[in-house]
Amino acid sequence: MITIKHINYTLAAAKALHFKKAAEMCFVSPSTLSAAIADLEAQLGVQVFERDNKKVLITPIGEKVLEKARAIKIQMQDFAALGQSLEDPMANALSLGIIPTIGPFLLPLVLPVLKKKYPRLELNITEDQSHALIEQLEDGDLEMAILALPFDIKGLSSYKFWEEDFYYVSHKNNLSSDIKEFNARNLNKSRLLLLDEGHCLKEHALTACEIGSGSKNLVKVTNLSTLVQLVASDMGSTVVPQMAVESLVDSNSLLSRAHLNQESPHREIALVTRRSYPGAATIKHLLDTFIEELSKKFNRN
Amino acid sequence: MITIKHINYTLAAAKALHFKKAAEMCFVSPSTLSAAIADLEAQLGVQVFERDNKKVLITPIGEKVLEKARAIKIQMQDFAALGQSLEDPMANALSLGIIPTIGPFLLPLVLPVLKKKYPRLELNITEDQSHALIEQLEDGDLEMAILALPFDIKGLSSYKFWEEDFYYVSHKNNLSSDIKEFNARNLNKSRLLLLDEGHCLKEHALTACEIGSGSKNLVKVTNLSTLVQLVASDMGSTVVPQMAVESLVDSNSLLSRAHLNQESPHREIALVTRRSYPGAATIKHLLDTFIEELSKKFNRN
DNA sequence: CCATACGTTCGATAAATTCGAATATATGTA
DNA sequence: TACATATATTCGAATTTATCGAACGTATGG
Repeated sequence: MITIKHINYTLAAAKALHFKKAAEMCFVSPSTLSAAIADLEAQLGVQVFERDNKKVLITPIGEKVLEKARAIKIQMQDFAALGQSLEDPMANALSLGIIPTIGPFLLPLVLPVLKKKYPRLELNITEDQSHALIEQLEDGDLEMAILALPFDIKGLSSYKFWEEDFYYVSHKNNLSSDIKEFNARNLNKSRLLLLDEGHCLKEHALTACEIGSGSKNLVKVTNLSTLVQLVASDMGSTVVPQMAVESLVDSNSLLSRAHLNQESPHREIALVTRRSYPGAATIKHLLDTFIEELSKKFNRN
Repeated sequence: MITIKHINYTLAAAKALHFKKAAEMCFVSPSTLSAAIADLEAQLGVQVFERDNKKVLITPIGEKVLEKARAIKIQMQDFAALGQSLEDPMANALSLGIIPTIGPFLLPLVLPVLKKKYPRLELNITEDQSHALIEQLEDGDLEMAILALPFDIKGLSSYKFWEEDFYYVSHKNNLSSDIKEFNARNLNKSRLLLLDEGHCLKEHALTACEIGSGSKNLVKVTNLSTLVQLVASDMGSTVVPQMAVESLVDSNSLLSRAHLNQESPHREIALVTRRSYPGAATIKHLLDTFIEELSKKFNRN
């Protein structure tokens, strides 16, 4: 088998036209270099150097061999340097999944910042439900996903970076804007509108409202924005996470909302990866950015 | 120092996505392959594979590393072949791929001649579908392939050496032997039997018969000979290239055939190689032999 | 004809590679 | 939960390979 060593020794000899000096350049003995070149010539079946005890010449065929050998040496050097050029953890393609009840609120906040901070980061975003994203993570189709916990994330790693409360949202006729705090016990559970099956927000909302899981939905909606429109039409009330309040509720004068005053926050947002995912530095950069932008927006520290 | 061994083992692992199988492909133990890959990753400073005991995935950075590694492997293989091509181009091992709709008809014609003209040529023949052969060419597992065009041959070089028309073949009860010419418009498209998916002849036949691509097959057959047997059983009719007519159709008294009189030939046969393949002289010798034998057989000049 | 310089050969030594057994860990199953 | 299975990895021993220095052969120049 021809190795890089063969190529390096041969190129050194071609440069020096002197085996002894070439051997010194390669930090090996003349016999080692001589043997390697003889071996290469045997494997190629052609004579690269025409040599006797006094002179070293390159044969016409040898010129062609050396030409290709030089190309390979360059390629190998580039290859060895490739790692360093790829070293920057934020200068690569990165596939990121996100659930629909986070995406429309978190992405507008962080994408412009990420783009500015890491211009060579090539984000590839997939929006889907938690279970689908987890499956894609396990299959290697995604590298990361942003999910809301609690959720069964199998053997995956999670990095929680935010937590938030829920807000009760209703038509202004049903909920005075003076009411800032709202207790789950007071809501009309029969008219609670929730997302369709499969959206983890449905389960989280049910928990927040102290309702058992598995209750039937009044409507079949997959989009939080659509759900809020239904509330604005006074078809019922709903529960939205804090990050959605501003864009979905406060911008609509028909709606009122009140903080659901449970004792603990009711949704944790986490970056999820495979346990074996190697990009620890990438994870840290992303988490830092997420936390910074969310804190700015929601005035927390 | 990064060696060819590192590159070969890594590429095998990337192909198998399974270290144990990759190790078998390389004829080494899993521990050897694992250590070599770990060493390469250490030297590059990047992780090429994301792996645990159950799955092996290629990281985004790894894709870039592998891309370059593939290029180097090809260059090294071409380098190893360089010397031989510079001496006697027809006195060496040569791996040649060929598709199943050409092999059984072209090889009996040319192999005896090649063996006589170039006794030191050691042909290594692989029969597979076009896309598989192209992949093997790109991987350096093959040096040449004989394919039927048109076909997407990526960045490979092609040397067209023959072109031929198609013949419509049916049971003699359905097609008078007086009919020498046949127009695609007259054939019963619903009873047209074609090869299974993946065989380029299926697509070429559909084009010759002026039928859109993607139509469903009536049968699932991968062998042209089998297909013709079905036609002899009057299960339908089919289309065969000229070089297959004699051995498959004319030898069977149950069958009739007529020339499909389209304005242009419908299958071009070409020798395909990597662009960097150094054996120009070898290519010329082979092409000359192919053309000479085909011309003799089919009385053309 | 001798002295010098150089590439090559060869056997002993040093270095590396490779393997197999053991280990650790994730996955699937009873 | 415990167990069986599959797989990558670790580690020490055995083997293979590479390397060196000394001896050799040979051409050149004085």
